[in-house]
Amino acid sequence: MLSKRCKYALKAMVCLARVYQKGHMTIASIAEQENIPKKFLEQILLELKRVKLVNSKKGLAGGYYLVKDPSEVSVADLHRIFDGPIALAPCVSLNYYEPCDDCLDEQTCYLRHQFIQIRDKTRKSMSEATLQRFIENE
Amino acid sequence: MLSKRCKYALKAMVCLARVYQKGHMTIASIAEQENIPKKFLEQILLELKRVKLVNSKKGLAGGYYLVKDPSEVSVADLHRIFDGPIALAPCVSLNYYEPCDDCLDEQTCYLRHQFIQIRDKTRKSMSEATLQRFIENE
DNA sequence: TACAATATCTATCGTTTTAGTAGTCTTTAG
DNA sequence: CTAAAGACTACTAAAACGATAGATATTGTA
Repeated sequence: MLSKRCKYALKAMVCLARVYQKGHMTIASIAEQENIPKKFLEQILLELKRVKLVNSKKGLAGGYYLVKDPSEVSVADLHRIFDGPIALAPCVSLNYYEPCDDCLDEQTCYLRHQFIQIRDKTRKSMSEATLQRFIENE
Repeated sequence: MLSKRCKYALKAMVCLARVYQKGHMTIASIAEQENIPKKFLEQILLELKRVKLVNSKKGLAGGYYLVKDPSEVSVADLHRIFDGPIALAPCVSLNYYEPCDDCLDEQTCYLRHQFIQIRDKTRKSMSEATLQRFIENE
């Protein structure tokens, strides 16, 4: 399951994708439209700004807007930012590799092979779910 | 990511799968072999017994053993037991359906379609990772 | 029959994560 | 100058996670 943070981030990103290169949206308008607590959304958008997926303009008539093309941002990206590795275990993660503390020898670990297969398929399906796709399906 | 509970459960199940219809294993021997805290594993095996994936024999020469064939238990099953829904949101879960609290109208939810596609692919890859497969890859 | 090895049950606990809320400060268009 | 916007810092309640502790029940074997 996605955390609420991640789901809210996705919804906000889809909102911004709809006005990509056409305009911007305020935190308040996204929050209201998507039924997200405003102050919580504020934090989420700040994080998205930190990782350079969005940018913002302060002051009157300010707001947030997408930096990348909607076809270049996917659920996989947001999952990694807010919910961490897509893989089932740290030792098979490409982006967040870490040895497992209970695993004595990684090379002979009998979980590895299946975990890698699941990871590859999950990565693929999450990467295919781009913001663009979400908009197309409306 | 899988929780430790779930990963430990999987390891224990694979251990039991190796001796399926040949014998049983004690909590202590699984814990030692797989580097799992014994008392924690104890709870996990009790849960697996509750859902009828394993059974046990008390007393001297007792232990745990698989109830189902190793080809009939998969990562998907264990994920559902210990880590909940495989789907990215409760509203697209087949086994744990619940409406999302931030979703105003499920029928017109623009996340649904992509989420269902991801769910189906993830379910498939996790269901294919049966205990049997883990053993074959050794 | 006693005992040792096993599983079972119930409770507790420290830490981290989650999902927020509150309040203040900064920037900027009009 | 001011109202409307984002930025920043701090805090908090509740739940989940990853265990640990201790007492009880069962059973094969000597």
